[in-house]
Amino acid sequence: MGRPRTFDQPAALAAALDQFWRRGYEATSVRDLAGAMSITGASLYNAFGDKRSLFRRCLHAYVDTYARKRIAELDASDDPIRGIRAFFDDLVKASLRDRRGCLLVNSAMEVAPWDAEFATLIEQCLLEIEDGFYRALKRLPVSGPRQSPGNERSTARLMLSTVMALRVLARAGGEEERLRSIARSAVALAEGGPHL
Amino acid sequence: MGRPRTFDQPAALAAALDQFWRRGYEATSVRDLAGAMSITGASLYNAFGDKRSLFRRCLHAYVDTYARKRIAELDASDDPIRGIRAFFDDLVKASLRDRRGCLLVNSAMEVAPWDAEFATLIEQCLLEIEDGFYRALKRLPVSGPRQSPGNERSTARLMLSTVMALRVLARAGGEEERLRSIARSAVALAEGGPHL
DNA sequence: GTAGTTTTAGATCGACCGCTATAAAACGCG
DNA sequence: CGCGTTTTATAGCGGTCGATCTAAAACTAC
Repeated sequence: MGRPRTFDQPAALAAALDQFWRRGYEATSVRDLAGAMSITGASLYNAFGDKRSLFRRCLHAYVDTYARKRIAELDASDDPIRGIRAFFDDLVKASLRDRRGCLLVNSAMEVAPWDAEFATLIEQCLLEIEDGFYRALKRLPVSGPRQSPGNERSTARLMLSTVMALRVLARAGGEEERLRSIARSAVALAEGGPHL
Repeated sequence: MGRPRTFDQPAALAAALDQFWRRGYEATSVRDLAGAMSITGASLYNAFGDKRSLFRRCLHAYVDTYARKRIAELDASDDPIRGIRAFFDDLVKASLRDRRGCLLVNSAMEVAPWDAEFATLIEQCLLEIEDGFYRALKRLPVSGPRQSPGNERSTARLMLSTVMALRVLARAGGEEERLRSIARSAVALAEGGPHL
């Protein structure tokens, strides 16, 4: 057994995730990462491998920490409509708090076209979110305010589309009222259809 | 008067646009640009200024050549529903033909967070597209299949959101049926609301 | 033809890129 | 204690970045 690590590995990973999230993959240099993680470049390569491997771990950490957490909350809600509303309320609030957008959407634009592995990873996670919406829509009561049955898949895709658009606009600096308006429309899609 | 230019400036600009569109701003080097434009680096700097200035001209060229053209076609259509359908049909077809996505959306993610000038330019053009949808929705007949009046602004924003999501998914390699499904839903929003 | 001006081409600048080699420092174990 | 092993810190590798310099080439005006 040799010398033990002196830095907090999970904290360093979180710092790396923060950098990739804010600046993207290419624009984040290994020196930027090492600085943000408060370690030296050699320690970085020793503990996490090369830049791409570190990014993969950050992407997985993001999916586990952020994306799947939202889906789980949606599944756990008693009233699917309230769950969907909470989902979008929280998404807008988070998008206004910091303007980094969503690492998955950011990477879908920057990394996915050039990296098949990350492309499938991102695609699968987006599908998980869509399926979360789908399950929530399926749980809606048949009577009461409800969109026409048999279209849950299309509606779920449209709701995922609004999530992605919200994230793009948030990163580009879109105004608060614009984000809130889109989120309201997304919720209205689930609530009853035309009453946008 | 000195020595005249030997290269076709509009063609060179189009080649630069192609590079920025495909690879993004940061990942496109001045040498990449010069190679694609079939000129030397010195000629590039002489004719177009620095890399950022060249990107600005490409962005303007993109807006004029691609984005505003689609809006104009939408405005020119006799039947707004048919115009909207044609808009999304063409958008999906173009997005499947090449996978570069939309330069405006790409730049909204990569450039806008770090460049206020480009951020406002992109924001304004996205607003133009939203307004195009808004005008088309306002032209819908009061009788007949139609979404509830007074919600044209929200619906227009939702349609712009689907455009952005389509472009993100297209760049990330989304499957054809997924894109077509989202486009159908966007058209259905204008057609009558709940019949997704 | 000559002077003046602009565009070419190619070399080159300092800075930064991802990554690694080297060696000192810090541990467990005998 | 010294030995083996791992992490640390630093320097540096070849390569590319955006941008510029020098000078030859190509044109107009006179």
